[in-house]
Amino acid sequence: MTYKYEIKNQDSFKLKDIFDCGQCFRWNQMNDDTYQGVIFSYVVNVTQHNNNITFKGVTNCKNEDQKSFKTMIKDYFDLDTNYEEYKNKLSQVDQNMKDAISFGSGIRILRQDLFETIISFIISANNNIPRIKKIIERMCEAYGDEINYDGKMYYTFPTIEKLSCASESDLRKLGMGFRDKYIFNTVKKLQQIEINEFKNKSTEEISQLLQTLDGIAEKVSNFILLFSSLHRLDVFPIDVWVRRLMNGLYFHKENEKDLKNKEIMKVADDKFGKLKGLAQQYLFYQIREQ
DNA sequence: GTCCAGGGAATCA
DNA sequence: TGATTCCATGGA
Repeated sequence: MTYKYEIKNQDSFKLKDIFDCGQCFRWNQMNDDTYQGVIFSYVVNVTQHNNNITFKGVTNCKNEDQKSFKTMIKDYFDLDTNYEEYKNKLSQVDQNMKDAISFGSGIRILRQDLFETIISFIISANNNIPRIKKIIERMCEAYGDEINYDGKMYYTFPTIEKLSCASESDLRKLGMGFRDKYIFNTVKKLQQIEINEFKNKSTEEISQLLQTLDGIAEKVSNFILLFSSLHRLDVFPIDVWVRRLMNGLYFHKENEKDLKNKEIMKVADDKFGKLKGLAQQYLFYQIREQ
């Protein structure tokens, strides 16, 4: 099925910025103006020509229709949100932020599946993005459902039930390394928790709940809060890159180890306020690409 | 061979 | 509470 969407300002939707800014792991560039990925039970192909964006989807699910596809796409890509307002507000903070926004002007924070985000960012621990993507693809191939798109096989992200069939050793074989038991223990625990009820809770409450799961501490919990359907734009995940760039921009400490997360968090909150998660993403994307 | 990656848990002071 | 150390893996 196909959904065509006309964006008001084409500068607030750019495929490369959205998919290569580090928030997601299952989208890949096909050619200059096409990206392809798997979300929920769909293989989705996205192309953009100026203001016109076309989403093509194929699913293995029977009772899916055009309307539910459209609803899913609008939600996933956060299409009802005006990012120009966000960018205008953040641009007033300082020249650093203005430059970062100018560089990654087409970024949108996706509302990704909560379970997928939890598992993906546990795998991200002390890892690099290309390798994280490979591990996730192998996991999907082993435990997801097949979807045939243009004669090629794609795989959905595993359900909790499917992934619970994997032993620690099975997970180790996918290349997860020491993270195998984190995934194993967390999947087992998630079978007993209703994570869909998280969305009604406060950010602080969800953060505490997430951190009871194996492999999740403050950093990963913030990634999940920001990049999943929980969509909390006011958290500020501090990874090695963000720490590095925040020191370079605002602290200039000779030894980066002397910089405490609390100090970074305070500056981020003072400067970027409720949009600090989005601000973090503009900054991260800029430093990674340059 | 060494260093590093969108860190967390265990251990020890 | 705060600092160290270990944890697999693969690419540079």
